Amino acid sequence: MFGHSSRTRGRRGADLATRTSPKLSMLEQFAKVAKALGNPHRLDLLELLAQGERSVEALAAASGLSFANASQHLQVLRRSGLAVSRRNGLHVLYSLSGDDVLALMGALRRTAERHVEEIDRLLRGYFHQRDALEAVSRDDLIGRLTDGSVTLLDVRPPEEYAAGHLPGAVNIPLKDLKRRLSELPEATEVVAYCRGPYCVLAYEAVAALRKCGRAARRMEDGFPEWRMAGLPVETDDVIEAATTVAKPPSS
Amino acid sequence: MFGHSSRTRGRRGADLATRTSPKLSMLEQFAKVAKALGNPHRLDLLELLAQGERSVEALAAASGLSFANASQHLQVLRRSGLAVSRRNGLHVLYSLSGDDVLALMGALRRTAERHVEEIDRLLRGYFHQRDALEAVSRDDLIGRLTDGSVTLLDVRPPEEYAAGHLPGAVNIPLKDLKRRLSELPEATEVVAYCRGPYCVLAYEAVAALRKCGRAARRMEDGFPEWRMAGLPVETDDVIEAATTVAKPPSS
DNA sequence: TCGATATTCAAGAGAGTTATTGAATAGTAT
DNA sequence: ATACTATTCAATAACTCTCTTGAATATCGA
Repeated sequence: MFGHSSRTRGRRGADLATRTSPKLSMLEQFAKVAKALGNPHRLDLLELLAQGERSVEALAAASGLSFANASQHLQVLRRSGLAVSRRNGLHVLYSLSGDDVLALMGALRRTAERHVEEIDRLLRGYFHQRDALEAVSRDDLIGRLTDGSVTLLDVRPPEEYAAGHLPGAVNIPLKDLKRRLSELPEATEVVAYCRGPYCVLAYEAVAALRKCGRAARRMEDGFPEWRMAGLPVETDDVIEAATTVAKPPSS
Repeated sequence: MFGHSSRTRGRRGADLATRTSPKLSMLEQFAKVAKALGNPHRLDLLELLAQGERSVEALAAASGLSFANASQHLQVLRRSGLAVSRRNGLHVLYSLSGDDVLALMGALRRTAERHVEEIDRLLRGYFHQRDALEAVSRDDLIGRLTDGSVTLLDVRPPEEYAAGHLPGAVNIPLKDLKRRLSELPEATEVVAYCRGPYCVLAYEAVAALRKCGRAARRMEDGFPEWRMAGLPVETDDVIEAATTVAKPPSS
């Protein structure tokens, strides 16, 4: 078929595909999206974008990438259709292009979890007390919230909390946790959540709380998964990066 | 593998690298899986693998790749956990590592469909009569099958048909369709299916049938989606290492 | 207009990916 | 064993990706 005719040196990639088969052209488009996902920094940026719309500057700082580098990665995400951007004054604000991107990231995570054995090693190595840090599922949490037997703790940075958080959650960023421990009632168990299933913030918050003698567990998912499940979300007026966040009044 | 992270942290502060290090390691694993998806030939191979277990030789022939090249791509898929292989005599048989891989491919396709505008262009360009080739959904098809008002046509190659097909489907590969047209009853509508939503075989079969004055439509999905939905599947028992040379059944 | 700021662009070094070729390995049959 | 086959490995050349640097562009406020 097509491969044998192209055996004559050179001419690969888009040319080959467009010349030979409509299907390969389609697959090339799919591959472009997959390629955009195929870099850890871009996956990190996508998780940050899943918390809400943010400027290049904020994303570069949060991901630890240089400014130009973050910009280039974000452009890859935009060109692949995974993210979109809009200009707001001096800032360019990036966000995910839709909830299907979250679904795709979830599918990627599940497959990687199930098939890449090194992930198990990493989980045991880095998230060392993982067995002790048993997660609370979304459904469990909903039940526990209605009967008031838990305090819900959001350990993300304030700007991410402001862009959207679980109803009734208290926001104490990880680094302030020890100092502000008194803000959490001692009687009830604390359930902490952060950006997503493999965000370390919640793990470390739970570890820190237990060290202080508190009962604490981590929620299985992060904020984006909660929002995507159609569950209620609370929003504060945006602090940084003045954007027009159209939202229906709640609470 | 982890070479770059320790070298470049001079200016942005070491805490970022340290804080996100376990997470970046996780993301690196996820990225490895995404990278494996990020090549059109490998996506093509994955779709072939979704039809059933097959030898490197058969996969190379079906995808049009050279032998060594197909082998290398398949090894990438195996290393990323998307595919598994087992030895059977002279042949090494590859297959998908699980149904979650199909789910991942589906999520990738949906995101690409929704966000990559070039795909629309391709659909209009190559699958030119697309509006006329309106698809039958799985549920519709199930209804139509039970009341006997359709003939179900599998246009994939015989070895893929043998590895699994929809109950009651007639197998006529695309290239034999004109010659074997008489095997299809004239009275009932024909519904054709093939490897998946963007496999061209069914599109072309429907176009060919209509040219001959038959009523024909294409099923929305292919065989793998049908099987993954838990719907009944028929298998011809004889295949194991199906290659171009038909071996007589020995067991 | 100007200067200040946020982002993008351009160019280049270094690492990684791809397809090809030919050689090496692992199984099977004689 | 020996010949044979299917697959993998190794080496190579062309190409792509990533990150850095410094310059260019766009927007805002004075």
